[in-house]
Amino acid sequence: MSFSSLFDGGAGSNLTYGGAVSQPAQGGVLSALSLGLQSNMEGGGQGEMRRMGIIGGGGSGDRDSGGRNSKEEDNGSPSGSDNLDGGSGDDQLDLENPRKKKRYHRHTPQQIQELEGLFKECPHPDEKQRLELSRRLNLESRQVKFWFQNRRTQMKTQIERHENSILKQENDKLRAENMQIKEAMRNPMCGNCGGPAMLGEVSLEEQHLRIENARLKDELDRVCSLAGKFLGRPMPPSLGSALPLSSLDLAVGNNGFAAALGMVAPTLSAVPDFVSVGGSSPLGSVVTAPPGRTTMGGVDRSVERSMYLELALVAMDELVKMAQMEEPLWVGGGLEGGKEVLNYDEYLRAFPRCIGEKPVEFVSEATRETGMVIVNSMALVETLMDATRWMDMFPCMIARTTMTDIVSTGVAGTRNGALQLMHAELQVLSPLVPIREVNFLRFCKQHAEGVWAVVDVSVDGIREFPQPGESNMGCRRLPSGCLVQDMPNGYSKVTWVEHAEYNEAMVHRMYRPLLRSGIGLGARRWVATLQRQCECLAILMSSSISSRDHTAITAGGRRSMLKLAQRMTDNFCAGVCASSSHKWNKLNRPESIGEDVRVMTRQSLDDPGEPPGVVLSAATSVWMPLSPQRIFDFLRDERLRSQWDILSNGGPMQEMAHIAKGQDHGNAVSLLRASAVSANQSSMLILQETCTDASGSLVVYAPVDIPAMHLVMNGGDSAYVALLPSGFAIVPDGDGPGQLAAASDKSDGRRAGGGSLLTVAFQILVNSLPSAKLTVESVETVNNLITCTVQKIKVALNLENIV
DNA sequence: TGTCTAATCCCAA
DNA sequence: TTGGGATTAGACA
Repeated sequence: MSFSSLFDGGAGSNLTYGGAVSQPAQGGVLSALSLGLQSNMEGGGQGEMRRMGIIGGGGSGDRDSGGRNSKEEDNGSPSGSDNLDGGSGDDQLDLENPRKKKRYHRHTPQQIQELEGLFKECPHPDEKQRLELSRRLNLESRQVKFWFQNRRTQMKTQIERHENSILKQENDKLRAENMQIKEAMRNPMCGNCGGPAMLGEVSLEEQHLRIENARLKDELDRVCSLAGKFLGRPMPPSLGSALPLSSLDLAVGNNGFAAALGMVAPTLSAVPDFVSVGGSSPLGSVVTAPPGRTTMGGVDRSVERSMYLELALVAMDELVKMAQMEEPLWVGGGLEGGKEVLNYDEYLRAFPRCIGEKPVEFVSEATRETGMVIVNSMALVETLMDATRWMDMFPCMIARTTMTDIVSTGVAGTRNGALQLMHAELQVLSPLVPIREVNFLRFCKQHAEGVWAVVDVSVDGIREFPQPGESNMGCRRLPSGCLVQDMPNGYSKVTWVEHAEYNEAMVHRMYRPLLRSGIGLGARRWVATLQRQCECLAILMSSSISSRDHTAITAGGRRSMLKLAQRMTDNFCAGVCASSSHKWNKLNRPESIGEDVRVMTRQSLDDPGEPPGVVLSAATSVWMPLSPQRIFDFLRDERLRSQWDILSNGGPMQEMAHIAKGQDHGNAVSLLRASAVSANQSSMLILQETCTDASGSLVVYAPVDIPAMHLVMNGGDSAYVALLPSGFAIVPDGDGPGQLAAASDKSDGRRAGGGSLLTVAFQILVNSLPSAKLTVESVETVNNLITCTVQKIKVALNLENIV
């Protein structure tokens, strides 16, 4: 006898336990029976099931239940549950059974068994599956639906309970550990003799504990917030939002970091300061590192790490507040076109000067920007924490970067809590703006599920770094970085804060408003670049690449071409900014060179990506009273190229291939060909990359060999394509409405009110012998080239009268 | 008193 | 209209 035969056996066997328990006298018995069955069922096995079937069959003999069921059916009620509720149509039941009693019933073990079976395979059956099951089990379709609904809820609750207990255990463990540490700190013992430890002996261990403790603090914080989430109420201790320096319940005293940086320490703890910078500790004794211990600039390495950690925590706190607070910290935002400005009085009130006082000759630049970026928080965090990927994400902003040191790799294989020391050269694409060289800590913290923050803060005060060269402006970054929050649509909301102090005297007057406005190296540029680059990645990764190809390029060819274009643009930026990634020799300016044209040379020796010989770079920046968009559109239009480009041979150019890198047509890599062919350049094409976003635009190009390009477009290695880039960088002049006009005096030769700064740069091979000496003629040639190009552009844009 | 379970109510997509 | 979360109510340990 099978289940189906039981259930298919007509009215008598068409039973439900609802019918059975509707008998008050038997309800308890049968329910107990059903429970007993359930436990049997758990034993599993066909024999068991059959037994249950038989017992169930006995139940089916209960005429009352059978009868009642048929009555229910006769009743024609659309819902079994209505009947079970003692619906008004069932007078007999109301009379015979107290309403409370008959409402309750449980599905039969068989039914549950079957439901469980399907649930294992598919916890979310569709309408069809549910109907089929309800037919088979003789249940209302809605009963099946409710069952699955409840089962899912139950499953969720079980999982949550399980996770909760794990978190609680973890939490207890951390508390215990913390107590131990606290205890150990109260009674320092010498590891060798067991006697009371001397202060000098404790310091190493103590510093280790501090680091460990900070990590535990973070971890506990995370666990508490998670546990709180599951319990639906906050779990003490909640330390995440507390000011790190004041949350001394866990932090083991004040570690002297503040003193090291000239800050006023908020508290003095029982634990003395071991860091002695330019003086003695509060106890009056200078602790010198014992022999064999690593020291850096006189500061113990573990002390140094502890200082990094403390600084990172303070910086993180500041970043989060800077990103989230509104007025009075930030004023002037919100209105159409109005720019937010940091209220420095309020800033100084709200935050400790975590990296010390601002040098007198420095100016401040603080900007904030929020934008939606098509990337998830984890991916963005990974990119930011990886030096190479970070540079690839912001190619025109970062000239060079290295990871100097890793202080912490993060908790449990994630980037949460990762702390690293980095060096970077940040650039604005103009010879008039020196590179910003910064040594900073980068600290990553997960604040909630899908919410991350990455903060940078300068560390020049802690470790000795080589003094910046002359092509480098003094610069320090106050807590800067971003808050990333996952959005349901796959985008992230990124709030960027960029706060720097730099020596403005090193920057040409023309570029000062740009920098102060935040378009130069501020939050707007970071966010705009991030948006553009992520959009590009999304487009390249999507299968439906929107392409206006005139020629069919294979996917491999497209990749190669983009890689080549990226190398071209990177080299262009390196030439404009004289970054240290290439060894440029600055030329003492001969008389013939214009005042603002910077000329440099370098030797190209073993790089297959460049022609060998002496490479000369010339770059200049000029102001133009036109919008960046207007200039960009003009320069990237291949049909208008003959108006300024000698490579066009006097005629319009033709686009041979086009790879879109963004929604905006201005973001693309294309291949151009001069339609007017001259004898010696017949085998030449022009590779061009253009990009544009709210912070500026770029047109970079390089003549390339046709056979070499052919190879690349078929997916060949682009590393062997020799090229030297030239091009333009266009940025708004920063003097737009509402911008500071601090530097817009007459000496710039510019008028107030929304123009552009155009940088023109060429790299050309002046001699194919790397050892050759530079001649005055070649310098004059390149100077002529650059001044003529600028002049031609001005003429084409009707600006010939502008000096 | 707390847990399990079938069912209901209400809200948002 | 549907599914999910919150809630209810009866049974039971």
